[in-house]
Amino acid sequence: MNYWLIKSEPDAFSIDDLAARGAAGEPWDGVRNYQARNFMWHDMQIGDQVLFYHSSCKDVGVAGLAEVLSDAMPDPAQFDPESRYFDPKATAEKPRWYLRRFGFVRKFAHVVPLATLRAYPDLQQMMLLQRSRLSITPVRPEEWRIITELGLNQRPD
DNA sequence: GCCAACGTTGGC
DNA sequence: GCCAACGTTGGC
Repeated sequence: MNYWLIKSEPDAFSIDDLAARGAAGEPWDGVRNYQARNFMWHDMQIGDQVLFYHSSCKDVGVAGLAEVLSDAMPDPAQFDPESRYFDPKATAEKPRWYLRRFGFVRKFAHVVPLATLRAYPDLQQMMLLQRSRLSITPVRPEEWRIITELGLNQRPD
């Protein structure tokens, strides 16, 4: 079992949107970075646990928890000329981009802010903090423990 | 909206 | 295969 962090702009797709998908989850299309793709394609496994991160928004940080629901499959958007994720170099025989389905687990009462992560000595090695533009990054067990503890122990308003 | 970081593209 | 130009991401 592995731990991961995935980023999403909540204006486009938030933790609430993921919750609304229910048990079917959401196909995570549009990943167009090779390193992120390789994590998702080769290294994830069904059942892996995921931190859901909100980027490019008012409350930047970890918004809740998700999980890997499916095996990897070719991202259909790469074949669709109408899609912003269309890739003319991808073919059905040799797809370039893959996706998996992610499912909702829970939402934190409050986002655990990026600034909080940055302030924790034990989180300094997080790949998120070192490779800030990568949309999918692995998370170490100790990092998972710290962040979920922060998220789950918050008081609701 | 600005701008730094950084991944990708393409000419040579 | 190098590297400059370019485009995108994402925090602030």
